[in-house]
Amino acid sequence: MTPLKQSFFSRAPRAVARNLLGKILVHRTRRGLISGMIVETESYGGSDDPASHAYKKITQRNFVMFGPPGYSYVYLCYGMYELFNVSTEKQGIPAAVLVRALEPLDGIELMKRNRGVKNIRSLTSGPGKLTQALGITRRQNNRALFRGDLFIVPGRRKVAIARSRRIGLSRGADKLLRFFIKGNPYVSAQ
DNA sequence: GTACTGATACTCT
DNA sequence: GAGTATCAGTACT
Repeated sequence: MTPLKQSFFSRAPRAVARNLLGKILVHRTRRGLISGMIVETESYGGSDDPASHAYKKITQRNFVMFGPPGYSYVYLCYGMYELFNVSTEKQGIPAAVLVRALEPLDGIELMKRNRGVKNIRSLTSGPGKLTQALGITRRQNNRALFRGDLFIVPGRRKVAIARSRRIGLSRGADKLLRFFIKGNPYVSAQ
C-alpha cells in the first residue's frame, strides 16, 4: 500500500477529519510494524476556533499547524500524554486534525508491550493511548506523513460517520467537529 | 455500570 | 503562575 499523497491533506481540516476515518495509520518501528484503522478524529482551525492551539498566533509549540499540509503535530498534554495530529490546509493557514482513536490491526503484541495493558479494547481507544501503543512521541513532531516511517494508507472505502462536539475543551466546544465511525468499539466515547 | 481524583511537565501570560 | 485537545484507579450505586 502506498501512503496518501500530500494533496490529500491540503484541504479544510473538517474535510480531512471526515476522510481520515477508515484510513490506516502505520508506524514502521525498529521492533516491527504497528498499524491501526482511524475511527475517531477532531478538526481544529485557526483564528476562528477558540479551542485551537493556533487561535492566537504562531508559537514554538504550534508552528507545525501553520506549515505545509501532511505533517505530524505531536505535543504533550496534561504533562504525560503525547497527542498526535496531522497538519492540513496550505502553508500559512493554521489547521490540524487530532487523531483520537484507532482500531488495532498489525503489531498488537507490540502495542500491548508499549501500553502495559492486556485489554485489547484499551490499547488505542483514546488520543493518549494510541500514541503510546504506536510508539509516537514528540520526536515524531513535524515529520512528513507522505514519506518516511510514519504514514497513512487507504483502508476501508465506506464507513458510517457520526459527529459530535469535541471532547475535553473549556472553550469552543459548541461546534460539531468530532467525527467517528458509528458503533466502532474503539471510539473513546459514543 | 457511573463519578471523581490525582498524577504530571510543559507552554504561554 | 495558571491552565491543559488525558488516563487509570478507586469508590461508590
